[in-house]
Amino acid sequence: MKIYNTMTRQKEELVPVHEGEVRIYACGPTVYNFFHIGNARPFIIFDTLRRYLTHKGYKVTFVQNFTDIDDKLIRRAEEEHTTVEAIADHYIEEYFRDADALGVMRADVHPRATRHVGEIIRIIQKLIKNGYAYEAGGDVYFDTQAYPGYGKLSGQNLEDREAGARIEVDDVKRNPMDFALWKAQKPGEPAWKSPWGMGRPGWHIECSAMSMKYLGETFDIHCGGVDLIFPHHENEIAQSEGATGKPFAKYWMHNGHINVDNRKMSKSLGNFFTVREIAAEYDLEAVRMFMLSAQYRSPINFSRDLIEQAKASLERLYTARNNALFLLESAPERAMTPEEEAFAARGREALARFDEAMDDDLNTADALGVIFDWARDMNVTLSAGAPSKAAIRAGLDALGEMTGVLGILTKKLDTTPEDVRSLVEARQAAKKERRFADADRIRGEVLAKGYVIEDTPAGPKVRKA
RNA sequence: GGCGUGAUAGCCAAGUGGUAAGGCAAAGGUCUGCAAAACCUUUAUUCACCGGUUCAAAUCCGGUUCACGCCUCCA
Repeated sequence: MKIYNTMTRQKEELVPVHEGEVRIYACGPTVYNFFHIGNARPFIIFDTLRRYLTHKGYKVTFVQNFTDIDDKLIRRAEEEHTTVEAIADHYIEEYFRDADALGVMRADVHPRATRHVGEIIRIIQKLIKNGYAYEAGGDVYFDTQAYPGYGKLSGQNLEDREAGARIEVDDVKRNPMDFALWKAQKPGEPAWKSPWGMGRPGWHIECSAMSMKYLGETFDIHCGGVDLIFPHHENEIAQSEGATGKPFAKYWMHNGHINVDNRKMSKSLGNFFTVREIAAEYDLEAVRMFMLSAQYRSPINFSRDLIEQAKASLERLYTARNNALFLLESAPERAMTPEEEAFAARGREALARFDEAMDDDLNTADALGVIFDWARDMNVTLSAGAPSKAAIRAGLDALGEMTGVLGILTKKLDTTPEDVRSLVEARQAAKKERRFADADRIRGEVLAKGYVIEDTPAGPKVRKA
């Protein structure tokens, strides 16, 4: 498949470091609060990437970290008169609740920064030894002047940026662009022992340490939001390659932002919606559908109206699946007719078209188009005559294969309760005797219980309202 | 100031040289005792604007306008 690599600014064929295997590192959340819809985009997108690569037959190792020590966590712990550890534990739990509801699979490893201080210190020591870092009063900084490759990901060079950029003046740093690898302890802050005294790791270094620990010094894909390109990912490259002398990640993938009224959704602007509050109004599967409706690199606007649209389109897919499932119950067990064979063949073609779309830098919008086309084909073909179980299964299998990769259409069919079922039977009897007023009354009763009756050639079909 | 995106119907959105996928919404129709769902039809001679290249451009080139992101914690 082809992937747009931020490093080269073009689509490149994915050639893994180890054949048949893809190792991915995704920058995870800082766990000091609930995460918002904007944060959810990379979780959903890169989860989809992982599912697709698995579908393609790769052995995928997916690592996503938790940043469980930083200024925001420290402040939060102070406010709540508790420990940083307790805040982190709590929001990691909350992360999983939301991520699960969004259909985001658990990573193979979810490393926490505070559990990797030893690895972090070792990298910093290497950097000092290699002449890329220096200590200053208990802090350790990366020397951006000393590292020749600095700026290769973001395309920024140190000279150009100084004109308009707001850069903190800091006496201890040799250069304003230098960034902290290790921060000396301030009173009351959590700290770890290090060769430079008590302190804590800087933000960027944790990702270098954890990615290389679980994926090797050179791995395949590193991903995150576009806002991480500079400085976070630029710094990760400098740290990792400065320490090992080897190339770090081969491909850099960055998702576009979620906007609200054309402005980036962010905590600092205050225009964000947490996933938790949206979950109170909508099934989060609709949010996932919304995210998949556009190519991951383009910015998308968020609004309730758009979630409604996504929900309605998802509904269409569910209807197609559920209708097929309903037909399957009473379908004859026999060999496929030539027409059905042709249908099954079209299913395989759909699968191929789906892969083609996904192969093109994860074009989920295009891939969804293939799925909708297939849903229509299923609706048309399976409602004509009496399809065999084999044909219906062929339809459902193709649909399930594609939607499974996207992580949608995951809800099981509801079973109809006994009391509703007997009402449906009573209505059938009334209909047979042409007592339509009675039939409509019973249908009303069933609706009051939260179920909708749909008459089909194969009999009455009941679904949740 | 530097670096980088984008502009496709009422809404969302694919489409990087060959004559505009798909979804939502809307309207009409078929089916139905009535519904629902489904299906069929209709809804962009046109892709921000102006030039250019080409037999051929939404797609390539130049310019203009507008919008957005990064350069500061940030997915």
